[in-house]
Amino acid sequence: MQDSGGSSSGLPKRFEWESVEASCLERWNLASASRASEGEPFSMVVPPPNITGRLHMGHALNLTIQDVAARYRRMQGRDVLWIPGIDHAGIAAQNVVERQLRAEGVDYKSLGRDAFVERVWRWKESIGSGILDQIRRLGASLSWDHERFTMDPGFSRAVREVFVRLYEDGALYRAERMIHWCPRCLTALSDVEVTHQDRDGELYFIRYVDAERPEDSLVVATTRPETVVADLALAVNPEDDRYVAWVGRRVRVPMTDRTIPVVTDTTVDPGFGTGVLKITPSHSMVDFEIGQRHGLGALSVIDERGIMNAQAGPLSGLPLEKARVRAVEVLDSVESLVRREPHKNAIGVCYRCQTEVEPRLSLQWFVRMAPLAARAREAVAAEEIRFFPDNWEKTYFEWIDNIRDWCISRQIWWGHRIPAWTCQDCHHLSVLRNDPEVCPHCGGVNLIQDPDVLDTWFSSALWPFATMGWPEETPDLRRFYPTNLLVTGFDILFFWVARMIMMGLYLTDRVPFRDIYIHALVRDEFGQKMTKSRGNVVDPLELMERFGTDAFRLSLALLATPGRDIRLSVERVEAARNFVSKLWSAFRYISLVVPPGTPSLDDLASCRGIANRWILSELARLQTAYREAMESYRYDEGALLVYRFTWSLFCDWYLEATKGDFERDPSDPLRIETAGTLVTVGSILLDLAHPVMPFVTEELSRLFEFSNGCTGTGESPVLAGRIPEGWGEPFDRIRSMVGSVRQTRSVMKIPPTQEITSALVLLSPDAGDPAALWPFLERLGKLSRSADPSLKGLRAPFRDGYLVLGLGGLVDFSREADRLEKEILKLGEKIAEVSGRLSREDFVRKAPPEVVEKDRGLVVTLEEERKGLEVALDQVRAFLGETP
RNA sequence: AGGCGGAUAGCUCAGUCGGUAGAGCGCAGCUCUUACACAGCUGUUGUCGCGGGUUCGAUCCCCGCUCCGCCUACCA
Repeated sequence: MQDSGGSSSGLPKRFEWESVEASCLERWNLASASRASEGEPFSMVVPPPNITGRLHMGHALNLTIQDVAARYRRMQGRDVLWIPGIDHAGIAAQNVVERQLRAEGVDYKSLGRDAFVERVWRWKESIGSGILDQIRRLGASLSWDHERFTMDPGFSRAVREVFVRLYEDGALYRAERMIHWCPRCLTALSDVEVTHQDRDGELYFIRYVDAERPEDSLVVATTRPETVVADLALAVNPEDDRYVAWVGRRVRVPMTDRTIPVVTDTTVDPGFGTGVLKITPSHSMVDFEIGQRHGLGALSVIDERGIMNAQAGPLSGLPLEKARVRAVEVLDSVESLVRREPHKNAIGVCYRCQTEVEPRLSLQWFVRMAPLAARAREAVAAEEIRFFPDNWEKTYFEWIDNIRDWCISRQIWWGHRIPAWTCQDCHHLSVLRNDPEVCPHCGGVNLIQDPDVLDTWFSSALWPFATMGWPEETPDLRRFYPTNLLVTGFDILFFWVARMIMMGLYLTDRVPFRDIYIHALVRDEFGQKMTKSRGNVVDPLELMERFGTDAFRLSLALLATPGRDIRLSVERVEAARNFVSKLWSAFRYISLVVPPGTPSLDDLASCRGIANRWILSELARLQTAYREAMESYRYDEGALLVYRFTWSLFCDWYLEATKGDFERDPSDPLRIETAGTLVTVGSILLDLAHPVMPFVTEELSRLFEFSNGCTGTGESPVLAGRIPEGWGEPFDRIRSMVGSVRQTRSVMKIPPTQEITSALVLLSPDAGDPAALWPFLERLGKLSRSADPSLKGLRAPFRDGYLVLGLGGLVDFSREADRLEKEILKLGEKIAEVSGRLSREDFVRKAPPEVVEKDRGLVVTLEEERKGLEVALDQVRAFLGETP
């Protein structure tokens, strides 16, 4: 690069991200093993993806945000630990392997427990690090030497320790309770594992006749006629005058030969249906409670698979759906069905398989939540933990304040086995850290371990500290716990976030993390949730391959406005790709004009070039705004700032404005200064862009041998405070002059390439030195300086002067006249608005003086501007007169 | 039923600690000017959801309403 000609080819013409990404990834994997343990620690744990998973948009967004945080902190010199890992995903994984077996014609039950679990492990090994590899490709700079699995030996020990400790503290109990049961997964679920779906159903009105006087009857409205056979009472509200006479009487249950009492309960809503509620304690949460209050006992008619059992009379042997149809037929045939009407209601379904859940009475393990929740509430209330955005606090409190005990036992095989043994001899229940040989109570050898496993989320709740070696007092725990930041989606706020807080406080006496960044859901371009059944799932890997990973990450970062769902469209990724190209080509240009090894500016204060001063002052502003955005987790804003600076200021103005400098002699001081400025700005800019676009920025930094954060070879200087006030002004004036010329040029349809002879007239001494202005006007406005001081032509006005464009009579001036008229009208409206405000006595008296001052100044400026335009318009009209 | 979020240019969305309303995409015109056509220049469009209130001034704050999304909830 000896001269500005093309003797050197510079960078490749296009950013070849395929190969660049590959070599970066290789380097990073090597680098992660040797983390420097200096600097203030900064730690995060990744939300462990399910072992069953494949990288989806949610992961991509989640990891991009975390990686931006990690890289940003790393560049600040922090010692970053970001722990990767995978969740064993109990029910989900069990389902996958069950399906595989079924495809082979094998019922998993017939395999037996040990063989089945073995099979799941084998499957786990066969997937290998599938999803983690995909995470790597995203550029996520995790601490790979810290990878964990929720069922690895250390983690399993931690889980068992927690279980035992909770039990010993009385925070854990086993009891027979109503729980949500999935008849397909054949296991209990916790409250949060049940999601609600609105379904169109029917309300059936059923007649129950008086046991003594068959002519009297009550009508009950129900959505579940199949449970009539399990009715143990009818209930009315004690305040309900319509039914006072019925209380204490007995009615006959249709389809059976049983009679049941009519009772009162205040929870019955007189306004719903007929005001009479049928009570089936075994198959409804509410009814169970009412049943308890009235000592009704239990009658179960549905088995664990959702099939009506022998107690179900005419419905016996039917699955629930068919049982309902049958029940209606039977009721109708015995004239018990009064009528039916359409009815919408929300039914609970299993979050793993969408099967309707059944309330079911069974023996399960529960965590007593109230005490844990109290501390968890306090931690957030006292701002030991902060939500970003903070409105999630409300949702969090809402749940915490209405917490119910957590059912943690699952009737599946894949997961952490519950460490509880029952002695067959003395019936003593032992909960133990180590598998027992004999009963600790009686010494008997007939011990049977509880067959259940723990809710997957029970182990997930330990993630922030168990991954660091808890319950051991490890160096990692001492140095990195509590973690600084948790990044996750709102959909697992209760499943995961709240429980980590509770367990963290309970077990480590400290919050597990300080800040929680809650991000939104990624939807498709129409705002629909991406689901397999809709077929609108966009594969992140596909987008990465098509547009490059940097572009993909940038598009996510730009779209990640807090508190708002993201609509991802290919166009947005395309736009981001265009930006990456732009960035690349800008640096290609630099490589063509700046000799290799050019140092940064060593003394900013001695910088003289108008454009150089301007870009430095703009960069200083960018740095400040960027820092503010990044520190408040506004990564979207940080990315946008970089985007705008790069494209609209650096490329559109600065690079164009300084091209002339490189036509000067290589030893020219301005040329040298501009080269130094390019290096300074370029290097800092790459650092700012690096957290979001790690590949392209590192590649460019390496090619240019910058000592900056991208390559880990230096730190970017902070410009704020080092750039004198007003350094940007002269070039800003040039920008407005050029803008005016370009407008006129465009309206007159003069090709951008056609040079126009012009004269510069400055009306104010602050407007600048013509000799300094002309080189920029020539280049940016494609003007040539006229020697004729009385040059005639169109005026392109600006704040304190105008340019005379010597166009001759060759063009159509009426267009320019139209434009100017429009412009003048617009300005007039604005002036009227502001001066109208100023003429109101109220405003001048009550508004802050600086606001009034600003408006006064504004009117003056606007009027000056208008005057310039008016003169220009006169000029055009004169031309129009001359050239009819 | 309660809670949260949204309603701003044709589309997707920023934004304003209350004081001349922005970007990307699109559209129109002119340009292949050796960094970039994945580009440049210029232009284009807004009762800032509706109704009140506070204020000198509201798109922004407060109250109410309408629509859209989501979450929580034992209305059978």
